[in-house]
Amino acid sequence: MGIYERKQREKEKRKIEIINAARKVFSSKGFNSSTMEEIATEAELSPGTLYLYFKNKEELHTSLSIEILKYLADEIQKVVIEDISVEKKIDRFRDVFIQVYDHDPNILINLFHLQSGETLQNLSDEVLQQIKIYSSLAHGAITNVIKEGIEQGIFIDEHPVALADVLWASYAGIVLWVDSKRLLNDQKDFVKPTLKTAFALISRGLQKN
Amino acid sequence: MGIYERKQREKEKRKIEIINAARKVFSSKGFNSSTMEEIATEAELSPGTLYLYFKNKEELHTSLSIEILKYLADEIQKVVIEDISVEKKIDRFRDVFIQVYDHDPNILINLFHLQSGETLQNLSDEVLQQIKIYSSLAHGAITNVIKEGIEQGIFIDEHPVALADVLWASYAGIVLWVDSKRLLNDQKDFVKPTLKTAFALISRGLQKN
Amino acid sequence: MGIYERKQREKEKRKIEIINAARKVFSSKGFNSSTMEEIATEAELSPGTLYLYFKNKEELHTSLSIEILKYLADEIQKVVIEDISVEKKIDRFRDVFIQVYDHDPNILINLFHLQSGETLQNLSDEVLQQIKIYSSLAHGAITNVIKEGIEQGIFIDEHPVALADVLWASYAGIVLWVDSKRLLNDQKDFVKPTLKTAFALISRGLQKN
Amino acid sequence: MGIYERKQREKEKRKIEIINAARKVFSSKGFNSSTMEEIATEAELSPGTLYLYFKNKEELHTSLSIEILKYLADEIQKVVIEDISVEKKIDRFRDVFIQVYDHDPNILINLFHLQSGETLQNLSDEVLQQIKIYSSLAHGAITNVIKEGIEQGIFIDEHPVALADVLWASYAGIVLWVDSKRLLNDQKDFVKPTLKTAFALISRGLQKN
DNA sequence: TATGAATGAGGTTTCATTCAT
DNA sequence: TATGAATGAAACCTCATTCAT
Repeated sequence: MGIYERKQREKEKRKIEIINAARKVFSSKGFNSSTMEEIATEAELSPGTLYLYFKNKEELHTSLSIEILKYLADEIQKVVIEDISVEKKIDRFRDVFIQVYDHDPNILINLFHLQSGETLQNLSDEVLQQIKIYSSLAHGAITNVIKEGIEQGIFIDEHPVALADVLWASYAGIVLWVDSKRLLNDQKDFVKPTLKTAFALISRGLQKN
Repeated sequence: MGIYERKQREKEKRKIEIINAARKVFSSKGFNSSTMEEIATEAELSPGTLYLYFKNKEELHTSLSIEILKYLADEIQKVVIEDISVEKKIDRFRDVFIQVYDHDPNILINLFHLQSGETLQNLSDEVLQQIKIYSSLAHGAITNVIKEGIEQGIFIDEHPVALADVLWASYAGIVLWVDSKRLLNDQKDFVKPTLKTAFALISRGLQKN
Repeated sequence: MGIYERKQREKEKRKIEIINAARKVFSSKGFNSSTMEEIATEAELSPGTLYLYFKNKEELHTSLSIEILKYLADEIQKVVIEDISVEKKIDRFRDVFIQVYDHDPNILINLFHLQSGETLQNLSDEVLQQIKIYSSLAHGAITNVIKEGIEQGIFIDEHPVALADVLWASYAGIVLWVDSKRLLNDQKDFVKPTLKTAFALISRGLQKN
Repeated sequence: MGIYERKQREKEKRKIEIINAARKVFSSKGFNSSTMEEIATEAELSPGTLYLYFKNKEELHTSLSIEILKYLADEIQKVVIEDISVEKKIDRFRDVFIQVYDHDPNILINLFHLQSGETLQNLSDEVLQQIKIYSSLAHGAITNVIKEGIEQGIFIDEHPVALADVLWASYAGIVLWVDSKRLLNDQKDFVKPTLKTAFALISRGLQKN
């Protein structure tokens, strides 16, 4: 391994340390109430250093989401190539969704927040590009499985992209909405059972007769 | 009409003017990028005046959401008492959802934003209470219809609250997510068709065999 | 009594109502933290009305002090013409001081605050004039008693104005300082005993051997 | 000198620069009429920088007072250990008081202002603590000298704390009140002669026969 | 590469005061 | 005389970002 490569690797490592610090802070306070100084302190670095690795606060925040989006896309794609029936693949999507939620609920909530509106407009092209890519990968994989089911005459013959949207949006909606229901009513976390119900419902709806 | 009544009416009118100005500004820039000064200018008032009608920026923003949430709850409750089958009622929910979306997409997006996370924590108790009330009304009405369907042996025998959550969350998710898809890909607005697909799917899933 | 006189009297009455309201508010919150609106509410009037009776907040505040200063000056002058020895008169001054403190400690504190620095510079000439007049009356009366004592060979032969200043300033200092000592240490109110000690001391100091 | 030490020293120096700038501004305009921007300009810094060294305006203002209070306490304590009679020590207190007044009349006025009422309530605990400490030191030293005098049978047998209060309060009262007399009557500054008179008086009063 | 002191624009909010009714 | 809605200046303070070291 050459010097250049070692340096690259170190840089990557440092970047991840920052992301981890940022995750903690953003998770507990939300985007606007978190300060770069807090993140720097958490990462045991100085504020200035953060800017060597991320263009600005927005982009640092976004890279959290990209990270999990990437992970989500990867896991979903693995499902596609599994050698199981399409019905089972839908079940596997549900499992992946739940597993990702378990892995870091806050960042997932972040992700869907991010993907909805206000924030999206201030991102750099590079970041936007990445979001597009991983989003498309995840979404495309789901679409393909649905297509497969339609072709096999198992799923109803609707526009597969729309069906994939429904799946994805329900996931997002449940994560966001059931989370807020918890906050509003001091209930415990019903995200996972609700996700299961949703998939049971949608899966039934997808299948002919 | 007495003087007192006239004054009350004027006051209410002024409040609505402010809300309308705020709607415009918040819709185009989001919460954080909008300033009270812009809103005041839009309403042809001075900044200080806004604070005669709303305690702070947060509360002004929130009242937009409450307004539409109230409307949504009202419309949904009307559906419940209609003299039609439960399947048709589900269809009518879809129509209400679409109609509300048509009425003001941005504020609806605001509403679901609001209901998810960060913001929720800084609201005054009074406002929070209102959100709870209208949220419960809307959600409760949906739950009741689903219960009805279960009792009639038409719908699958799952926990009706969870089923209502799925309906509601899918709505929220589609509104938020499909909106962002539009932003990401410069597509046109697919919210309505996606909502239709979602309801077709969920409705099928709800029904036995 | 003519119409004009009746009106004048009504006006005066209203003014006193406002002053009383202001006293309450200023006493409990201090000058800067009190708002004209609070005072208006307390007086069961509207903010605008206050300005019919007082040019501005400053002047309203000041008239509280003038009121007590006037009262103080009156009481002190009464002592001067009493038919008692100069030593007894000094004792009587002490009694008046204590009595005024008892009557309204907060406003007295206000008075001495007012008389010291910052505020003094923003007052209208008319108000300033009144303060000067009553201040001079009170101070002059004390000076005269001291002069009397000197002439009678009872008091030490120092500059009587300076001696009166000492008396007056000790009063002010004790009221201000012992009040703060109470705040700092959560003690109870030692103003009155300290005033007694001070007068015992000063009185002894004033008298020849 | 290591880097760390140099930095600390620079930081301390900067803090003093700010305090000096603040002294100028506060002295000429009083607390409320002075703005952080003016102070920043005076210190040739930006407003934000002030907040790196002082939590807020209040605390900046207070540190002026603490500085002089500390100095005052130090000087007074030096007197206590001098090898002179208690009568002479009282005279020395007078000298210290006059010298401190000479050193910076405005800040001394500030100090006594601060110590009286309204302001005291908004200070941070740390700052309050410091005021308490230095206040107690100064006051305690005076009390001890008086105790000494009482024990030696030289001073009258009154409660020594009360006597110390009288001394201290007279100082405060004279500084505040004679200052305002100057403002009211455009006279020249009589604080020092009045202090001398006061001490002559009080000293005589303190001593037996 | 890392630091962290300094920046300074910018936003929210308050409230004394005015003025049309 | 009384009202009270509206004003709008003004001030504090924050914090993302920069840059000399």
